[in-house]
Amino acid sequence: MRGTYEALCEHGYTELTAQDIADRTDKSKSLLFYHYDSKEDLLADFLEFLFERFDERVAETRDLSPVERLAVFVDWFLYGPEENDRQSFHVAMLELRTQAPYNEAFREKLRKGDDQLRAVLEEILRDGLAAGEFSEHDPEETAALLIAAFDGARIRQLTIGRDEYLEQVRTATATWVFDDLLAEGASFPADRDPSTLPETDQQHRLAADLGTEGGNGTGDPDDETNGADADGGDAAGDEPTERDRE
Amino acid sequence: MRGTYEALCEHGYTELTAQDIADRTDKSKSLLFYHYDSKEDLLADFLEFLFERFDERVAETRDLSPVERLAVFVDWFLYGPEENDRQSFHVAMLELRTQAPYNEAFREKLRKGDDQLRAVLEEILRDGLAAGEFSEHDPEETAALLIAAFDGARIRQLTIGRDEYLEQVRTATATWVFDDLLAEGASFPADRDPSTLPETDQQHRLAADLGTEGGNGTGDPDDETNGADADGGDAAGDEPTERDRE
DNA sequence: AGTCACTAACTGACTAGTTAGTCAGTGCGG
DNA sequence: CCGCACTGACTAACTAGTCAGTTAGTGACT
Repeated sequence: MRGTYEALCEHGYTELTAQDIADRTDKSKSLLFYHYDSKEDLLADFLEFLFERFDERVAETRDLSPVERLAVFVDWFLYGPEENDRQSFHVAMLELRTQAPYNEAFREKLRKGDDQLRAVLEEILRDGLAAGEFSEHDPEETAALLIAAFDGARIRQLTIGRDEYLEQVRTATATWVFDDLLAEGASFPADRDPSTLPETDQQHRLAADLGTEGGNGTGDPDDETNGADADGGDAAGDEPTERDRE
Repeated sequence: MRGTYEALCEHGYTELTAQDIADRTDKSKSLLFYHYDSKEDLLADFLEFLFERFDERVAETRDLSPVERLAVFVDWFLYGPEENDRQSFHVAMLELRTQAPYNEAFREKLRKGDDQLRAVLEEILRDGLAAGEFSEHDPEETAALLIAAFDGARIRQLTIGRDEYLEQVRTATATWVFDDLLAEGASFPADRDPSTLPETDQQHRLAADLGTEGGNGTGDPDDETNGADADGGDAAGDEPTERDRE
């Protein structure tokens, strides 16, 4: 799994060979086919693995207010282009997503991820409504809009290299959606500054930056270099904390 | 070019072989490599070809009011899932787009397409501002938001097969953006009904449905079965009217 | 303790299938 | 007879998946 993650980052999805994955492991390529019927099978299981971690990850922000959680959500989606590991992983995930129309297993997993992602955002919106923090609206449609807009911005940034999409869409949603959503003239917290994020999330971010390396030359052999966010835009996940199976 | 288009629709991008393209032609595969240095070269030229047609296509709506043009734009982007040929083509284009991070030529063409697309939408918005039809806003940011949202909705619909994204995002943008944008309480025209579209566009739509067939068994050999929209979400284009080169 | 039987994890070497790109040569219009 | 469009047959490279066989762990029986 960790090997799969690293191999994806390095080679992307279409250029990914079974050998590449095996190379990132101390095991052989044959073993992969001993455990899985095909390469696609393995990748489908990788998706499963990714999304399993999603919910616990979200739970960490449980104690925040709806507005704050919304801000974290936005920030998590629209992270800056400077996070290189995440970027190459997301490009690979994007490649994988585009294979979903041809692959029922992928489609099913991604649908599951989509459910999770939408559930999270809708819950934030509903909580906000209930708490009177947000003005009246349809959470389902609003969630769809936000996810589509953020996903679209990310995709265009990654594919054509137009970084400005991220900030423009961030600002535009703040103007058109959040300013109206927040009833009492409150403007939306521009959470870019990591220091406003809850501590657990900061740790995750930090870890995310190290993620791919999986233990640099210098470090304590014990440190948990995990947590690189793994989201195809259909939902997210972390990647291996300890060496999970093979 | 037409062969490339049809082959893309049928096989998608990753499964597309040079032979597939040649098969859609009365020429041989070798000829492709006589004209182009590589398959990617050919595809890059295909993108160029696509985007060349974009501007003329847009020009057809020149005489409409900004509000109407905006409605046409939305409709054009968020066409329904029943248009099968367009769908498979867009899936292929999406696959192609995800290769852009690895391919400078693709990236450059797609950037050009992005420029065109944004220019069109920004012009609509600016015209609307000037005509007093739209309330004050930043056309650049708004354009970015709309394109990202529509593109994202389309992508999620295509990849995970969730058709509802299209309508939800359509409704949500109407609620959050268009209702505010249209100063005088006017609600946004729900243009789903093709009969409200200008005639030229209708013709195009119709043609689009035939697009892939390229002359069914019955038809006049002379009829122009062209016009299937070709947009990777980075901009759009038609596809061959007459057999263009090779 | 020894050894036999059984199984699951694991491997290196191999194959079969695929495909981008090449090349030597053909036909033809001017 | 030149040069251009064009072709069929070929190859070189790559890779998913297979397979025959090795190793290591576990338990059971004597």
